[in-house]
Amino acid sequence: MKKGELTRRAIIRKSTSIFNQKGYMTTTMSDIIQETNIQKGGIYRHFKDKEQLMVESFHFSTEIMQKHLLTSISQHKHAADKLVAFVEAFLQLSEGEPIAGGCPIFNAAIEMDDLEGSALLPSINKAMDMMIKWMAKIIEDGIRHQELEQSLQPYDTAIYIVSTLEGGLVLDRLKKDGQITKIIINQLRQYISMIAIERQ
Amino acid sequence: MKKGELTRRAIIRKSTSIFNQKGYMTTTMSDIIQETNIQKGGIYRHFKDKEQLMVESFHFSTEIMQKHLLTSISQHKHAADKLVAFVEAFLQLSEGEPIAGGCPIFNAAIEMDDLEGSALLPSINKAMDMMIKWMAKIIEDGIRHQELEQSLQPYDTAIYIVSTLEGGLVLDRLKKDGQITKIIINQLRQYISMIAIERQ
DNA sequence: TAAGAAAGAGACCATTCGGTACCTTTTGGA
DNA sequence: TCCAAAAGGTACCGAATGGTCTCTTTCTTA
Repeated sequence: MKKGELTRRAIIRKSTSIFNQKGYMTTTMSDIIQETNIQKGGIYRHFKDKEQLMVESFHFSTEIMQKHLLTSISQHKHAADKLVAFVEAFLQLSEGEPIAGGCPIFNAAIEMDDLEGSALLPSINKAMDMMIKWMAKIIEDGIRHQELEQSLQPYDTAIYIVSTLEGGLVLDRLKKDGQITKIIINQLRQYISMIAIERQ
Repeated sequence: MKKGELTRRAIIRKSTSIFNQKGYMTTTMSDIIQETNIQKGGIYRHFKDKEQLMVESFHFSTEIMQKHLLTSISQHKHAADKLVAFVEAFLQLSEGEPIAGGCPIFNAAIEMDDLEGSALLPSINKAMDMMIKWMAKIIEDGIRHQELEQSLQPYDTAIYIVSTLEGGLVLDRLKKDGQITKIIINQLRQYISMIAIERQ
């Protein structure tokens, strides 16, 4: 592989880490320079502008996310267990694994106000949609297999759970005691057990 | 009243509106100038810096909020009804009443990343805490009066509901279709009816 | 190994931001 | 009514940002 391509990937990898911890808009090109040890000329040779770097970094981080989520979910059969696994994957994420700074989709979503007009916004939207649809699919299958309450609306319920997780992230960042996430996960477990059909 | 004091209040009132719609960090002093039709010198005579203006504006907006919330809640007796009223007040808020841009506490909370080190951060924290405690109080009273499930943990449940509302706001901003808030409110109504003790 | 191409360094630039200095205008009380 | 104080306008400043330009260094391949 050519040297340039290696450098390019290194920039993306390191940028992804900073972006996800510090935020896309808050992170400056100087931050990237410091972290990568590559000067401006070197970076701008590989990326048209900061926006392109943001988009490619976000894409890179969502790929890591998806693998992480899929692995967690696929280890369970029952829909309620899948949902709990989904939810708990975020607790794990907030502890820095497999990507420092927590769920990149949630992190990016919080920034949407600052990203008006940015090419990153559609990417965030798409990633969030994908996550909601995954969850809706789990719920839908669960209803069909008599594992979840028949009256549930899959899409609405998915939105509800994702909203709770996202809001929990906001509160967790605001209050720094690190208790919020645990409370949210615990409450969501209770909620999920409420919408699950009793098993024998 | 002196002219200066009138001007000062007008600046706060108009700034509050912009801040709450556009965000505290995103809003520039130029925006304030344009909205108020008062030049820089005029504004900086009344406020030490942008931060002071942000803090006073936020305080102003939370006062409006509190009145709005108290009015909504106090119209009901049963804890479950109070909770629903609480939740629905945000739907109304997101439609621009009584303050354009939706719940100022939730809006400000989303910005916390950009406000590192700002004097606004403690204010937001305090306001959010107050809101959570209000809700926890409602739940606590509801439990005592046999209106809500005895197994509920008031503080955790309050965090859970507030998180869901906050997360719903994020998703609503991300997807602009305006459906999210309605879905969230609807789902929360169902949740609240699940934790309420049946009435005859 | 030599020469052209690729990659990178670093000085520089335009813009925008919050904020200040200083001057002019308006206000309001004796 | 007068005049000092309050209020407001405007040009300017320094810092930080994303981005460009040009020169040098390092690959890479014929």
